[in-house]
Amino acid sequence: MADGAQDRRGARRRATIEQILDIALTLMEADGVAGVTVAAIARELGIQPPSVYRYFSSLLDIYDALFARGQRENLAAFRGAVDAGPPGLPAVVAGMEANGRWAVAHPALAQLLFWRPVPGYRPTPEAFAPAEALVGLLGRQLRTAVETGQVGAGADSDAGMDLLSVLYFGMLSQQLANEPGAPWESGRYTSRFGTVVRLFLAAYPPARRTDSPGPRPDRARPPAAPRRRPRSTGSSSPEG
Amino acid sequence: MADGAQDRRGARRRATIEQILDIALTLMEADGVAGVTVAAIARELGIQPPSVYRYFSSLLDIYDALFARGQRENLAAFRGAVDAGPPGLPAVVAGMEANGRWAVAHPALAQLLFWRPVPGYRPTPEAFAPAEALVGLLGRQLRTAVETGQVGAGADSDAGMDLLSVLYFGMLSQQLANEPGAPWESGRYTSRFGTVVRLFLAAYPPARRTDSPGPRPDRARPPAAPRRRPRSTGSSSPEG
DNA sequence: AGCATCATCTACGACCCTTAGCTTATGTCG
DNA sequence: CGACATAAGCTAAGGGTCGTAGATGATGCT
Repeated sequence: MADGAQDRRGARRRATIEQILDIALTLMEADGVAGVTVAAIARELGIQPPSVYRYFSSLLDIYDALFARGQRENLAAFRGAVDAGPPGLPAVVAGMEANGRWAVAHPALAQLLFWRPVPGYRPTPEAFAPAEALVGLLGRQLRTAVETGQVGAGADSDAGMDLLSVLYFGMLSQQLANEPGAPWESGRYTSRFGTVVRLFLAAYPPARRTDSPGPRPDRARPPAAPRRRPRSTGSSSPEG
Repeated sequence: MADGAQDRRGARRRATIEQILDIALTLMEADGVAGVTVAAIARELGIQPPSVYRYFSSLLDIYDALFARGQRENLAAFRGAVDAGPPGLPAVVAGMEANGRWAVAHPALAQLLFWRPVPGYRPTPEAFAPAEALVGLLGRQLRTAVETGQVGAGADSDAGMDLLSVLYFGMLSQQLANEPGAPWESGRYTSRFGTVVRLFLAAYPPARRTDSPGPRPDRARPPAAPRRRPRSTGSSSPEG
């Protein structure tokens, strides 16, 4: 079996698969997460719809491949940020921020990962695996943060991680639902990432001050804004 | 024009419309938010699909009617709880809890209200109106809470309400995504509603202690859980 | 009784997903 | 070089969907 030929074949095939996923992603960004169709992919690719089935066994399979790709990218962003700096609390914060930046930069894919927008689709365990690896990583860093006194005891418990996820996904969900497309820095919700971190520290205050870097665990008190003019506090706004 | 007859006609028509919405809601709970089809409604109703269009001009119109109904119910629950007790912070807390209880009891409708799961659907301003009324109500109660010293200054600002929405919708989103169907009391996330409230108070601590009822604004410190066994901290789990 | 309106139907067009089966291109091996 | 296996494309077709058009029967008013 000449590997060169096999490789050429396989490479061509893999390229087409990636191309299909790229097109599907574009459609998702344009027409909504559940707006991908086999027919539209085929049109964009210049082939007939049944030919798509040479590469994926169903439309849900395409969604699963996108899900897997998103989880991998997400994990890579998280891991990269965690490994880049000091372990413990700074790693947790850096990882979450990297994650959030990736999510707002890929809003459609993020919705596929975090919500359940596609009727009938359920991620396969393989596609879901990176998410569990990420949780494991986060847990280890949180544990380190607790052990070094950067965060109070219990922050690495199930309850602590649940609270962190509530804070983090709350911020992200509100951002994606009410201001999709806004960048991380200027997002109405993501721009208050620091407050979210401080709130977590307020729930699990470190017993003693440590001189390691990272956000100052002082009282979270955002500056009082100019008052009034309430806007949508939930629900997807009609003009979104 | 005899009103009695008109009424009988109109009543019959309204009954059919409600019936259609009830069926659509059932389908949504069963097949997912985006799983409603005109054909399925017609089947359930014992008529042919085109007949449905005598009552709604499109499938998205049906979604909009469901959205409006959900917003109305949501607002009614909130208002009822707010009006039942003392104003200010207790009203805010009671309103949010009533809201959350309604949401977990109607998970599919809640997803329609809070996320964007239906491709192509955007709520009309009329359907969205109750949400704005709710925000207005919430803002007034928060203002009262600030003025009476139950919460620190700035809690009724845009920033404060954004923070409150992050906490609240974060809790709700995680609950709906990871444990749909669980009741409010025993939900993995909703059961920590008290922590969420305490966190908000930690972000805007009252200058002085007041003797009005409501949750104690002491340090949020959930009991350290038995360690390990991390589970999905985000993303919709494959077995949901 | 006559008539307007409403509710329902059938037929149809334009999409969609997916399967079956055929044809053509590509790369391998005698 | 020629025969062959596999990959990748095609057409045809079945069973869905939403939504429109136009005809038919039922309801209730005058």
